[in-house]
Amino acid sequence: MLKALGNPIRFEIIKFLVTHPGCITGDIVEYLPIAQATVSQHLKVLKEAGWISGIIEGTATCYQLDEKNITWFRSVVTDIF
Amino acid sequence: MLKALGNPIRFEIIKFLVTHPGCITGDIVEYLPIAQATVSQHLKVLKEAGWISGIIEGTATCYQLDEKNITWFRSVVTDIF
DNA sequence: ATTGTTTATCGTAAAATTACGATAAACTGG
DNA sequence: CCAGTTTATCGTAATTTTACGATAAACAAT
Repeated sequence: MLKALGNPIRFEIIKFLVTHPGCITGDIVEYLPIAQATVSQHLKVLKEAGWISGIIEGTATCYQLDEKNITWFRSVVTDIF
Repeated sequence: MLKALGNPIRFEIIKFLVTHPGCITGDIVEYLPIAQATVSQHLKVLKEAGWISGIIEGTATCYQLDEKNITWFRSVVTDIF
């Protein structure tokens, strides 16, 4: 999870999802200054790392934070430091 | 700080410094399975990111966590998530 | 002064990451 | 069925990161 969050673009995506829960890929593409293919790639990394989960709705995909994993992450971080 | 912590070796170094505050470069080199030059490079990254500070004592360098920055980091992380 | 110890830096090769366009896949509406 | 929409994946180029050996720098001890 730390490695995934280490990329500035992915950190931006996570912050965006905090304020825009349940938004679709297109919203994130519109928000960021990079190509759609790259955003999709970053979303894949975040999903595989456990930061987010995506629910397919028609042709779109709704993304939201994986609260369970994030709670675990926070507890580990505050435990170490 | 997140980017610096995203590397597994550097994360190990930080965890090692939590349990071994004030240890010298050689201790970390001995602990990790990588070359001295690489450890030194990682320590430089962690220092520039604000995770640690190094105090030169003779030929050795004593490293310890930068508590001030880490406190700030923790507050930002718990603030976002 | 010389030798040994400890660490940082330099140069560089290998590996990983990041980005893009093109394209495919899956669904929707007419 | 066909055109349009949305997203994921593929192939690939460019960049960044990581790792190493060699070497330099700074100090300590004899």
